[in-house]
Amino acid sequence: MEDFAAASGISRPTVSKYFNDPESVRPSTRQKIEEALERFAYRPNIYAMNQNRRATKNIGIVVPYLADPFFAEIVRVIERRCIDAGFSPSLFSSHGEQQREIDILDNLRSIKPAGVLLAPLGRRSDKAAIEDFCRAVPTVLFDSSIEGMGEAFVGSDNYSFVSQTVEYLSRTGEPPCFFEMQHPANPNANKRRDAYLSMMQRLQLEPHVLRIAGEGWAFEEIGRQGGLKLIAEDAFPTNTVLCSNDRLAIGFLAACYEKGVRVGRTKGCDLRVASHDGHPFSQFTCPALTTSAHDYAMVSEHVVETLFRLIESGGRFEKREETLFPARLIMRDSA
Amino acid sequence: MEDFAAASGISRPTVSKYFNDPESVRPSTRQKIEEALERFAYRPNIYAMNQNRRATKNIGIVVPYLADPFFAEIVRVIERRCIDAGFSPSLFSSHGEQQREIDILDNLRSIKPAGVLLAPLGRRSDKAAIEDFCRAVPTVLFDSSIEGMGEAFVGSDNYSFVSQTVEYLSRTGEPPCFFEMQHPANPNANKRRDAYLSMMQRLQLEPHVLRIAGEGWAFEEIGRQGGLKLIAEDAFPTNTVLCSNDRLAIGFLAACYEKGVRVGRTKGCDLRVASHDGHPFSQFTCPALTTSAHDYAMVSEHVVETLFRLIESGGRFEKREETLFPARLIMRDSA
DNA sequence: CCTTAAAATTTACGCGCGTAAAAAAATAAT
DNA sequence: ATTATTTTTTTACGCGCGTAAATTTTAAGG
Repeated sequence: MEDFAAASGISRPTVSKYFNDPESVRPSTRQKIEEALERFAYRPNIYAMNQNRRATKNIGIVVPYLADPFFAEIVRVIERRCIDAGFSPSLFSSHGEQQREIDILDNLRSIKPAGVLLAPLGRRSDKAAIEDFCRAVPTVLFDSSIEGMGEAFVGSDNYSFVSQTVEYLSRTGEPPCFFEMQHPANPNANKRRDAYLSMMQRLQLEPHVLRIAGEGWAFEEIGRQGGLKLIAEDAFPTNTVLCSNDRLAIGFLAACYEKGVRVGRTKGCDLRVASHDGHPFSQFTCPALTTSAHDYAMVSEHVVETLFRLIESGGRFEKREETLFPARLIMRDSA
Repeated sequence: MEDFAAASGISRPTVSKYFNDPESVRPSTRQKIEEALERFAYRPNIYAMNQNRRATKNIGIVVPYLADPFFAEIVRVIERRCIDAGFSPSLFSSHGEQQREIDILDNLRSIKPAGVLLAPLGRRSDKAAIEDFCRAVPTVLFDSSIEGMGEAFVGSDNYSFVSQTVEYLSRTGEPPCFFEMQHPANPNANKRRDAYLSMMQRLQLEPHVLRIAGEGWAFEEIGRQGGLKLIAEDAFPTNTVLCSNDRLAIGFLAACYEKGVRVGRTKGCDLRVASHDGHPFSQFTCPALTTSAHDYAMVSEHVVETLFRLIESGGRFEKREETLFPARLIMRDSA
């Protein structure tokens, strides 16, 4: 910057000021800098910039598993909004591992982020580490909430997801049984099962939960294996299966197809299958998946809006905010 | 670090040395530091660390589109290997936009990465900007190559992909027609079409290329729309369709299912469909997709191996390396 | 016990920038 | 032209750490 300032005939502090806000210098000065900029292609070092700043423009985004299209999609939208607002988002995936999540949060501290958007692992998170982090850095949680942590939580209302699918399915055919993993990685899974149970009770229907083995993040394969097993055992109490999430459902549908189980809501079909999430691929399954979808746009919009508001408020809210968005039922051919 | 060093009764430079390599200090010293570490939970600032280092441990990973499960998966593996090797990977997605790619490369310079793994946008990349970057930072390209740029390229051999599928399909049934987007974002698409044409010529078969409209990264939807159109027009010269990539195929299969076109290689089927990439979801389509798959493990292994070797060689190879891995044909039910 | 080599410490400087305070220069208002 | 105001420059320091050189301490070997 020293050299560049000399080359443009302006003092370094003024150049520094220019990079913080080009409008804060006199037009003639600005012009001189921008001319030099074209000749020398100098760029300030963003990490050195942030080293000594009161408020950086860094935003950390942390998700549990980036190879999941659900997170990939929501991150894509969030990242774009941050960039448009003049922030520099940094993206991290915990890869489903506790230690990795801890390391990421540790590293995030050193880039002094203005704020962090964190989708925690959930059950596997080190609660103490996250609590510690949230105290030090303005943080908005999303996707899955951890009781009392972060200044705000933005997510989808699991009850809304399940109530819509259960209501719809039981109104238009046999009541659904609930298909889920035995050890779900994500707390949302538990909320969905509970919602299913309470919803069935309200409708005075008998609940059936089909729990399949499997751990980790290979949900499709777990759903497929579970589906094959259930089909082999003919273990369906009703002809309607409600999957905890779309990735399980994708695997389950594959199993049905393999075994010749016809899925759909038309005559001649053996099974209706529905699910939750509005996964980007759910419209390309065979048949297209009836699902209760996240409002991606609203959630991501509100996540960043909340974070920006948090940053402007100096990093603290008086009271922890919790915003849940209702799901939207997308009726397709599978149920 | 000053305070922490004082608290642990060790000098700051020695503490600094410890963090660079815990084994480089005397065991008794190491123990003292680690005891203090537990009491104070101090972490060095990684960006300040890298500020003044000869060689940082940063690695930049840049992909064109992270919401594509193909990239998400390969990045997942690459990231893990980098971490295991003691590096700090930073992940960036160009979102399919030229300006974003340029900005990312600009920012990457300031973290002084030891090396960068870059999957360029391809056709949309600003060649000059990338060339400039590669001259300044040790870079290994992957996925799609740009003539002469970077110290090395690691990818899959598109000819190998297509020759295997074409050979297999024409040996076991009617010769394939080739299904692709009119304006592919990725240069691999062009290579695949060329490979198809040359392969058909070699086999003395008449080639047919079905080109569908569409631009951008929503390949599934493009494939679906294209499929619906082709089905409506009954525009298939043969009963065998070879898609340029799996995401197109996923959309195409959805269209077939919607329209009651039976896909598979058994009697009673209308169409055989095969494709290329070995997309993580290709085994969950209905029917499961026959595809010529990237050797993900080999490619990602070799990408990082090449980069590590490049870093050890001081950032330059005598001669640009180019490694192409052959594809592996995965025969499933769709063809 | 002394010698030697290894490890640790002290001292000092630099990375690339932000920022505050005071002085100087340029512009605007009278 | 003079004064008031804004902008820029100068000067100086700090961020959190790496690193080199010289010095001192420690452990190992005879």
